[in-house]
Amino acid sequence: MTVIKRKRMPRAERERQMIDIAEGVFAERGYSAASMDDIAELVGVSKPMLYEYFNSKEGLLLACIRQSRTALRLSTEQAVAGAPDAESALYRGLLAFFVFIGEHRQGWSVLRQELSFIGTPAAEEVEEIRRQQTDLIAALMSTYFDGRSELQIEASAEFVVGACDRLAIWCERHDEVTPEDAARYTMDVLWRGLAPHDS
Amino acid sequence: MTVIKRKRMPRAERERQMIDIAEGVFAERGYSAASMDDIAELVGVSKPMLYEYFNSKEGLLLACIRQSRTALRLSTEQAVAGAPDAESALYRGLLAFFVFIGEHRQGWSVLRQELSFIGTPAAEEVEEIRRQQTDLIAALMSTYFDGRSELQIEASAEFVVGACDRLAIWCERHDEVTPEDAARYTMDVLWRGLAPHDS
DNA sequence: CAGTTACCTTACTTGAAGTAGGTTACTACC
DNA sequence: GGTAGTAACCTACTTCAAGTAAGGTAACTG
Repeated sequence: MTVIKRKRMPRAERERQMIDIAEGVFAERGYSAASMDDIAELVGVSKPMLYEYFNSKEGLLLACIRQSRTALRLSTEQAVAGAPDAESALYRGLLAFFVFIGEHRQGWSVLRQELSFIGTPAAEEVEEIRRQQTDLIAALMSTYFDGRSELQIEASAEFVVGACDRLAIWCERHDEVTPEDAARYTMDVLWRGLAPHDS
Repeated sequence: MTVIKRKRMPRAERERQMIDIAEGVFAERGYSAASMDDIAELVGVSKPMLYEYFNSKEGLLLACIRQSRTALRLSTEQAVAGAPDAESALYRGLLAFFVFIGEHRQGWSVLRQELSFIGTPAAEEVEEIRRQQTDLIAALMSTYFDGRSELQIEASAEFVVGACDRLAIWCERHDEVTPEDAARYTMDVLWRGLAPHDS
């Protein structure tokens, strides 16, 4: 039999294998709870190999993230290419994004927000903050807007919270933007989409 | 002189002091790079005291987060209370949020997204993903929309990315929502705010 | 089939989280 | 004012995971 049973593998192949397994372990246990010994054992190789190829635990994580990053970029760029107008470009891009995260749940969860805290009390606590803000907004909306479904209101609230979160970080890079600017600015972008449409 | 030079402090006071210092250390060095020994030394107390009061490193982080959380809730609830209509309620809430993060930069950075990875290559990498998406959207917008400023476009792009990020997590809790639903849904909320307003 | 390279290992060091058990200063009551 | 009790505090340890030094072995190459 010519069963190629070699334990020794070429570097590139071993690297791919390591990244795949690491991605799974990071996603499942969270970054800090995942140990290099465990990953090494799952790969079927000893720990120094991981360090040989990725230098550090974070280097390994980095490789996992880069893989997802590249895949996401390819998906969305392709989707958007050749769209006839702004609206359809936006739609295609959004669709590609949501399709991607649907197909790469594991990989995505490695890099979605909490990172090292998935499943830990601290992560729950941070999430609780967003939930509190979301609830507040949802309550406001169901007070003021009658004709909308629960789901619609809920999603809109998530939407606002996410957008604000992000814009907050953006503001840190733009010192010239005051809180008033930020609030007014958010309104400009947001309101026409959220306001009653029959006016 | 009646300089009360007591090193011993009542528990409540010491706890507050510990939280304040821990918040600073976590924000500056990042969660995982911060050591309990260092925090203890800065407080002027030995490590077991931290464990006596907060049980674990994460417990201490939790206390920091809870403090910010409560402050944020109070601010926004107060701001929104008694608003005459939806638009002004939204505006007041947004303003309160942005004012808050302006005033609590340190505390906010403890809980804003990366958490344990602030300043590390992995955090940069994750941020790079968002930047890549933001750039893509901004490029689209400056192609299709003529009359808007760079800043306006940039902020709108950040906005979209943040909203999508958040909505993606929301989708994980709602299995009945397909990618198509998500994309269409995002469009519904978003488009009227982003579309040319003179139509 | 000998030499070289590249894959791989065992066995260590280092550093930080968390703990066991003892000590000191404030307080309340005689 | 002394003394018992307790709340605040400490030193010195264990444990566990990241990262490393130094060397072994399979596979290719002339």
